[in-house]
Amino acid sequence: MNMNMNNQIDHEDHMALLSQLYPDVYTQMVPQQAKPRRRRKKNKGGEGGGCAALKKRKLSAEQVNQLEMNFGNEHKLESERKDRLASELGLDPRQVAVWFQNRRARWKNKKLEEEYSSLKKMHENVVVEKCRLESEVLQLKEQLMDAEKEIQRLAERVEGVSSNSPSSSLSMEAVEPPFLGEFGVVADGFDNMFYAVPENNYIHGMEWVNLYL
Amino acid sequence: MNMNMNNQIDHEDHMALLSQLYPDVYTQMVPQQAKPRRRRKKNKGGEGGGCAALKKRKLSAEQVNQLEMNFGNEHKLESERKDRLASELGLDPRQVAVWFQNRRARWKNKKLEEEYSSLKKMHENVVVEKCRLESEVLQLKEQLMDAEKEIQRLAERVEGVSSNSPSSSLSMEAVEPPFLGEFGVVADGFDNMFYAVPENNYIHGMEWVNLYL
DNA sequence: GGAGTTTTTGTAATGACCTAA
DNA sequence: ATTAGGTCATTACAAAAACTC
Repeated sequence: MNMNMNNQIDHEDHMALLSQLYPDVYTQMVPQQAKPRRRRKKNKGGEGGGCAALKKRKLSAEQVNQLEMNFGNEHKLESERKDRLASELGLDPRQVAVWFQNRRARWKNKKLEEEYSSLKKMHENVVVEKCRLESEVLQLKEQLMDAEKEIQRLAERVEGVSSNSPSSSLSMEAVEPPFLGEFGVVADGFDNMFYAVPENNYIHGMEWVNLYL
Repeated sequence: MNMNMNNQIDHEDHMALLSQLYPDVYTQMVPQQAKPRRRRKKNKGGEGGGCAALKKRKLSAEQVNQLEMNFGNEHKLESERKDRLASELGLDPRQVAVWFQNRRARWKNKKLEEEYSSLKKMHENVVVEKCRLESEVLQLKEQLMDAEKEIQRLAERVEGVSSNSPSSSLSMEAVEPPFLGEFGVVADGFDNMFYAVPENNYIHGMEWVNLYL
């Protein structure tokens, strides 16, 4: 985008200079007429049909500006506008049409690139988030582990003193299976290339807590 | 993509023969030529002055095949190969060079597109992972909460029975407070490319456990 | 360190094909 | 059915950037 602008400017400068030195080499000259093109007919040899055509490289900066302006308003080009522009800029309507076609193509490419880099940024951010969450999970699990140990310790103490508690060891069963289960599936979805991190199985949770409640 | 194939085939059909010989001369011989351009020395043909140069539109299918073949082997084109190819295919070395230039450009675009969609897939996967982790964190926090409650309960019991334990209520301090705060910032900053994950600071863990040990 | 190349980037133009009025 | 206008893919050129010797 910036490049674009720079180029534009560069061109202008450049052309300004060059046109002084070599007048009318770069700005279109070519009396655009000799184009007896019958819009896609069997024009095979048509090439040979006269056609010592033109080459006229490069439109002038002014012409490009006008075109760019119009393109900004609307990427499509109705015949109306096309003809108007053509006569305003002293170009063949055909050229205007071509310019718009090419401009649309360029625009498409640029857009793709923009979307790419934006997606990349997003992705990077999400990856960072993911890492953060992973370590958070690890941390929480540790804490949970410690808590379990502590509970066990306390439970033993209580047991020893109050002499009751029918069950204190059968706590590790399935806790919240329906939950992650679904997500796990989604994650596997399509041969999830990267980041197909399993690292679960810890779905047992802490229902043992319920035993005490 | 598919269109591509079709076009290729079509081309083979009718372009095979007449690809070379028409004297396409629509490269201007525009009035002004004066091209005191440095660096354009090998103006073979008559490009510089007269310009009855023939530029053939469309290469034959065979020519394209050969070129494509060579491109597959190596995207770069040394003069060596260029000249060889040119004479093999009956083309101007210049054309071969141009063809390679354009081919490289096309290849680059295609590659960009591929990378885009691949990145997109990756991103989707990571997002799913992130969701999973988020719910896991939620779950773990809940469990932790429950565990703490349970510990508190047991602690009280032990306290009541064994008549000791000076502190039993100051266990609910920050479980993971410093954590999210900092990361929120990180997530927004896009500079911190990959993995600027601190993922520490949580070393405080569950020191409260020690109170009971 | 600059002349001479080659590669990349940006434009212009053409042909084939598709679609809708 | 014709045809104007659009998209795609190509061919080609020129200027700038990037190498090379």
